[in-house]
Amino acid sequence: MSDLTSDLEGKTRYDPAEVEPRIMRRWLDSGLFHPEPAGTPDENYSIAIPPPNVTGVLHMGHALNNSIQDCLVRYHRMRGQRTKWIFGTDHAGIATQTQVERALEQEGLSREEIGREEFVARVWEWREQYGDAIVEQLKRLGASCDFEDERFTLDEAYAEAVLEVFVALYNKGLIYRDRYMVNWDPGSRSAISDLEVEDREVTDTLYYLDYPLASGSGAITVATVRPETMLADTAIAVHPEDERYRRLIGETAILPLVGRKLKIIADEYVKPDFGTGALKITPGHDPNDFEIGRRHGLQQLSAIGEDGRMTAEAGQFEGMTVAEARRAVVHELREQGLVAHAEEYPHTVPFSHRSGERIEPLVSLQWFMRMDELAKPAIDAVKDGRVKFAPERFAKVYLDWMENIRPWCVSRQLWWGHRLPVWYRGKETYVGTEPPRGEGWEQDPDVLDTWFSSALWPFATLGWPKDTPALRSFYPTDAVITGRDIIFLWVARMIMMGLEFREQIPFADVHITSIIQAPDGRRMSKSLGTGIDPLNLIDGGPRPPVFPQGGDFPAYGADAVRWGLLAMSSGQDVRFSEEKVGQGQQLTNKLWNAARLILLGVDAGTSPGAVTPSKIEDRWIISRLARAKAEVRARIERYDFSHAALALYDFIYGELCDWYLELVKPRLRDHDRDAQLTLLHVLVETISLAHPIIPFVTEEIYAHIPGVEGLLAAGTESLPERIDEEAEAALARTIAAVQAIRGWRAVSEVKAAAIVPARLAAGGYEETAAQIERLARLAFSAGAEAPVASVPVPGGAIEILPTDELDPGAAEEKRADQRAKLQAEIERAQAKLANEGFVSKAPAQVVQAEREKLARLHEELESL
RNA sequence: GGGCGCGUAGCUCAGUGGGAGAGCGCUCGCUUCACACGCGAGAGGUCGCUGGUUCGAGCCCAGCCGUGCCCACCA
Repeated sequence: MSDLTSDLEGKTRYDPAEVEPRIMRRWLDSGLFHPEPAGTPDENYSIAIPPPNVTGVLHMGHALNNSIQDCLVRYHRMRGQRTKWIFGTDHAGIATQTQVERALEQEGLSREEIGREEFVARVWEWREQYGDAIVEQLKRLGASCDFEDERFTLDEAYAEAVLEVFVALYNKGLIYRDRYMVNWDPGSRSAISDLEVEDREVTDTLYYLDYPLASGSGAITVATVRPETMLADTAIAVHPEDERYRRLIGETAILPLVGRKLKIIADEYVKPDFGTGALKITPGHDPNDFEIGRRHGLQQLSAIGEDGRMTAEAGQFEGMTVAEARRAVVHELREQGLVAHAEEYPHTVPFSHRSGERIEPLVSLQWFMRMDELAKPAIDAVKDGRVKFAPERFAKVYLDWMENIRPWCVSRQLWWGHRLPVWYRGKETYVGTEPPRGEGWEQDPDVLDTWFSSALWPFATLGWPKDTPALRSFYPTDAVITGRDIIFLWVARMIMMGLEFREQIPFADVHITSIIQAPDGRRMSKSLGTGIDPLNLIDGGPRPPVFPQGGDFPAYGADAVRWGLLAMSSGQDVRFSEEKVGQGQQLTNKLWNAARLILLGVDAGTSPGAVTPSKIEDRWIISRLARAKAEVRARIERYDFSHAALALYDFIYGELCDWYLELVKPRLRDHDRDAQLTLLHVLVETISLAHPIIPFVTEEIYAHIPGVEGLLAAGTESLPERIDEEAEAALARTIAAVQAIRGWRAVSEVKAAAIVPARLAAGGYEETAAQIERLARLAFSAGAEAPVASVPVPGGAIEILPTDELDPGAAEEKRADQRAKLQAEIERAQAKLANEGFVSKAPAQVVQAEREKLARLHEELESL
C-alpha cells in the first residue's frame, strides 16, 4: 500500500511507455486471453481476427480494425462471457512469395534457379524470421487475442481443411478445370481472380487499321488500342443492322502481315457508333472477343505467351515483349500504308492489384469454382437477417455482387501456397486428399488462391474438419470486423463456405469499418508518404511527409491511439486527425490524475464497497454514471464506436472531473466516509466502463485500488445504480448557476480570486447553496441592501451586492447585453405562439413547452 | 453507364422535424493544494445552391453544383 501510494504521488503525468509493457505482460501471463473450450456458441463470445499477412507490418487500418475488435472482445469478456479472439496469420501467397523473390534477387538468384522445394523452404525460413513482427505489434496495441492458440493458413491442420473442401467441392461438381480467358498478371506470372484486378485510367493510342478485302475491292477499317494482338485475329465483326457493312457480312478480309483469311461476321455486341463500327476479333486476347469467338465457333490463337512475350504464332515478332511487338507491328503496318489514322484515347484498363502490372487477358487452362449454387444460401442468410451488416447499406453492396456472381479462378501459378490436391497421368485426372496409388502420377504444380484458404478461417482455425471442443464452443462466431475492400474477397466467401461446410453462418454481424485517409484526404500509402505507422504514434516517432509541420509525434501511448481511432471512426471514410489522438492522450492523463486525487485522498483501509449516497452530489454522480454506462454500452453493441468513445470522454471530463470531483473535494479533505465510498465506487465503475476502449491506463489504476485483487480485464462485479431525476435536476440548476456567475465575473472584470458578496434570490438550491458559493467564489448573505447586479439563474437570480471588487460600468454593460438577448428570445417565442398554425397544429406538449419558456424568459428579464 | 456516400465554426467531425454542437486552433483571465498534456470565460457558422412539403427544415422531397468511393466486357 505505501509503495503504491508513493508511486502515485510522484506521477503527475500518466506515462504509457512505462506502464504498457508491464500491463501487457500481466495480461498474457494471466491466461485470461486463452479460454478453454466450454459452453455453447450462443453463450460464448468469439471473433476471428482478419488474419494479417505473415510478413506484413501493422498499418493504420489494422490499428483501427483491431482497436474495434479488442473493444468488443474486452467488453464481452468483462461481462463474464467465455470470450475467444481467434488469432492467426495468413500465408498471403503472392505478397509473401514476392518478398522472398526480392530477397533472392539481392543474392543474385531466382526461384527457378533454386527450384521449388528449396524456394518453399526459404519462404518458411522467412516466415520464421519475420513472421512475428506483426504479432508483436498487435501486442503493443493491447490486443487481447488468444495468442496461445495461433493459427497459420498453411499449417498442417489448416491444410487438411483446405484439401477437404477442395475435394468435396470437386466431387460436387463445383470445382472444375477449364480452358478459359483469365486475367494474366505478368508481374507474378500467374492468373489472378477478377477481384484482384483494378481499373486504371490510361491514355493509349487508338489505331485505325485497314484490313484489305479478299475480293480486292477496298478494305475494312477496324479500330484498336492493341495493334499487336492483330496477329491473333480470327474474324472481323460488325453489327447485323449496320447498313454500311451489311453487304460485307460473310465476305472475307485478309489479315495484314499474316495473310490469314478473316471472315466478316455479324454480332449484336458491336457498337456501330464506336470507332469505325467494325471490330477485329481476337478470341485469344480479349474477354469480349473470347465470348464472341465462342458464339461463332472461332479459332482461339495465342500470340502472347504467359511470359509476356510473343509466341511462335506471332511469326516474325516472336520473342518480342508486348510493347516491342506493338511498336514493330505499327511500324510494319505504316510501311504498308495500312494505318488509316491514329488518335490519343484515354480509357480504363485492368491492372494487377498485386504486382501493379497491366493485365494480359489470356486463354489458359485453369481451375475454377462455380459460385452460383453456393451463393444462394448466402444471399438468403443476409436477406433474412441471420447475417447483418453494419452499416446496413453494405448489405446491398454484398447482395448486388452475390446475385451476379461469376466463376472464381482458384489456381495460381505460384509456389507458396496450398498445392492443388490434383494429380495427372496421361489423360487421367485424380483429385483426393491423399496422393493416388500407382506409378506415373504427377501433381498439378499450381497452388490455390490465398482467399480460398481464408474463406475457411472461422471454422478451420477451430480445428475443422475434426469435430473439436473449440469448434463446438466458438462456432459460429459473433462478428467479423473488416474493411469494405474485402467484402467480396473474404466476407462473402466465408459466408458461403460456412453455410456449405458447417450449415451455419460463420458470424452474425459484419461490421464494416471506416477507411482512414491521410490528413490531406489522400489514400494512406507508404509510397505517397501518406502512410502513418501506428507504432510511431504509440512510441513517438517521425511524422510522415504528409504532415507539413514535420518533427516527431509525441509518445501518445496505445490507449490514446485506440481512443483516437475509435473516436475518428464512423460509417464513412474519415481523415486521420492527430488531434483526436491528442484528445485520447488528454483523457488518459485526466483519468490518471482523477484516480490519484481519489486514491491519495481516501483513508487507509477504505476499499470499494456498498454505497448509500446521502448527499445530493453523490446521488447525482451515481445517476450520471448509470446513464453513461447505458450510453456507452448501447453504442458499443451497435458498433458505434465513435459515440462510445465520445460519451466516455464527456462523462469523465464533463461530469466526473469538472463537477463531481470539485464538488466533493472539501468532504474528501474532511475524511467523509460516504464521499470516499462514492468516489471509490465511481472510480472502479468508470475504469471498468472505459477499459474496453483504453485498457492500459484503466488496468494500471485498478492495480492501485485498495482491497481489490486480480485483473480489471477479467471484469468486476457491478452494484446496482439508479437514475435519480431529482438529483440530476438539482445539480443541473447548480451547474447552470455557477456557470452564469463565472460568465458574469469574466465580463465584469472581477478579480479571479475575489470573494464577491451576493444574495441568493432563487429557489431550488437548498442543498447546493454552499457549493455555489465555493465554486463561483461568492459569499451569500441575507442583507437587504440594493444589488449592483442581478445574474439570472434557473429559478430566479443571484444578486450581486456592492463591493469594491467590481467595476459598475462593466456590470451594467453586461446586463444590457443580456437584456437584449432575452428580449430577442422573448420576441421569437411570442411570434411563435401568436402563429395560429403553430398553436393549432403542433403537438400540445410542444406548445406548452413554448409557453413555459416564454414565462421563464419574462421572469429572467424582470430579475435584471 | 449503374450504384453508394459526403458537402454544418479556421481544421477534423457530431447532430434525421420544434431554441446550431464537440475536440483542436484562436482571444482573455487564472502558478485554485489531481492534472499547465491543467482550470475558468469567450469570439467564431446566410448548416453547398435553388425550389418544394410542413404551423415549423441543418434534418424530409426534387433538381443543380462540388467531392469521394464501388461495380461494369465499348474496341
